[in-house]
Amino acid sequence: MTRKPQQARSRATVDAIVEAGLIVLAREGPENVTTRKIASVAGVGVGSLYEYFDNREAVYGAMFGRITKDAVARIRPLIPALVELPIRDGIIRLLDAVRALLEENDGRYLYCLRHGMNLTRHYKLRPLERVLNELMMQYVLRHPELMRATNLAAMSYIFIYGGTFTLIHHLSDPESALGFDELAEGLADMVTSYMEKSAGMSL
Amino acid sequence: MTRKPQQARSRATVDAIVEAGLIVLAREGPENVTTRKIASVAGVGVGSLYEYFDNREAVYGAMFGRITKDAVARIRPLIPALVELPIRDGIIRLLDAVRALLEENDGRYLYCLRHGMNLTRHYKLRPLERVLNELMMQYVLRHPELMRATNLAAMSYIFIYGGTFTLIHHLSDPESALGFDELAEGLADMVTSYMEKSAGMSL
DNA sequence: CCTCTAATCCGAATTGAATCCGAACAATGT
DNA sequence: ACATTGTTCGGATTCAATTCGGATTAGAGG
Repeated sequence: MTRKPQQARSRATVDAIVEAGLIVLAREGPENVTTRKIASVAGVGVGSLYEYFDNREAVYGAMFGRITKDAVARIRPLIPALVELPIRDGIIRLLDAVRALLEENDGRYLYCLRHGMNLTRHYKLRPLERVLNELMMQYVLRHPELMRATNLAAMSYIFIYGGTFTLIHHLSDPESALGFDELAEGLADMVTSYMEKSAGMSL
Repeated sequence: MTRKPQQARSRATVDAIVEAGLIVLAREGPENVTTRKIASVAGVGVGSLYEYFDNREAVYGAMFGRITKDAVARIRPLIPALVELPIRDGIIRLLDAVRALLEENDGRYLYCLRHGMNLTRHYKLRPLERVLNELMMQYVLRHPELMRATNLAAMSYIFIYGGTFTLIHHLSDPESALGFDELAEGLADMVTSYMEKSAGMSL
């Protein structure tokens, strides 16, 4: 960002630009996203866009930042309920919630992730990583018998990144022979069996 | 591809262009990849490039097609040895092989995947999906007690996509607190515990 | 209410890359 | 040797990202 917004007006402009970016990307497809279109949908001039973003890439970055921010906002309130559930049910509940978010607005977020996210921007997933780690910590706090599970760090890494991409990929893949529920149950079962085994089948 | 190469000469040209694309992307970074540079490194004129590719995106597609083709070529010969190993060791061996491929040539493939792959191009992973499925099939053929594992389809889907992205992400993430070996063992343990559980601990 | 200043907004002009085109060139068959 | 078909080339064109300098607006101080 070339300039940091200081007044309410400009903060609204920045928001409108990010929102417009998501709309244009979802509506016109990745090859047809131009800064002019984004600015026009946002109801501002091109120049204004460049007041707040170094370049088009920066707008993309902000767009994905917005998506993960929304995802975190959606997940965090679920934590108290999730920690009360058996692992398997908790994971399925979580996956359903994320799926719902991705499919809102005609799948706008899913489409944007599918077409605009590349591995360069993965660091944008850090907030998601944090909230999922928080969930996991709360969970083992509530279920101390799981403490014995070794390798919690690797597990959470795998679940967060593997899970996220598997989910996005699957939801974007119309030809997949696998139903969403099967996938969700598969993920849940895999984690569950690992946890139960590490914890000595005490669950 | 605007035109399909028919003679050996033109097939060489196409190959040179794809190769040049990988080189330029790895050497100059994604924002500095131009069709002119690719053509120049390939030793052909820009126009020639457009004889065989509709546009720059198509060259990218071919580049990633090449990467997965190489990966498949690397994995397939390992299958006979892998099916003789315990699951855990087989997976770790497999992950090590893929890692080695990704890190060859100063990490050219890894860099290209990190910066150029987006979820739109995921269908390029189909050949990889196939060879990994083949491995899994051979494995259960060799170890019939695993037949009882339910949900093999979901498992393989999760392992293939989740595993692939987790691997690429992790290798590209210099700040990760997790070592590669821990990650590989985590993946292996997760799959192993799932399989053993489904098979009734008979392994 | 009226200035004054900094913040914000704008869009025509610039720049540079992707793509197209038609002429030149090579290979192959007759 | 000629014709035909496939291949290569680089200049001309198009189109979008970015810049720039001036116009507009918000909001503090008088």
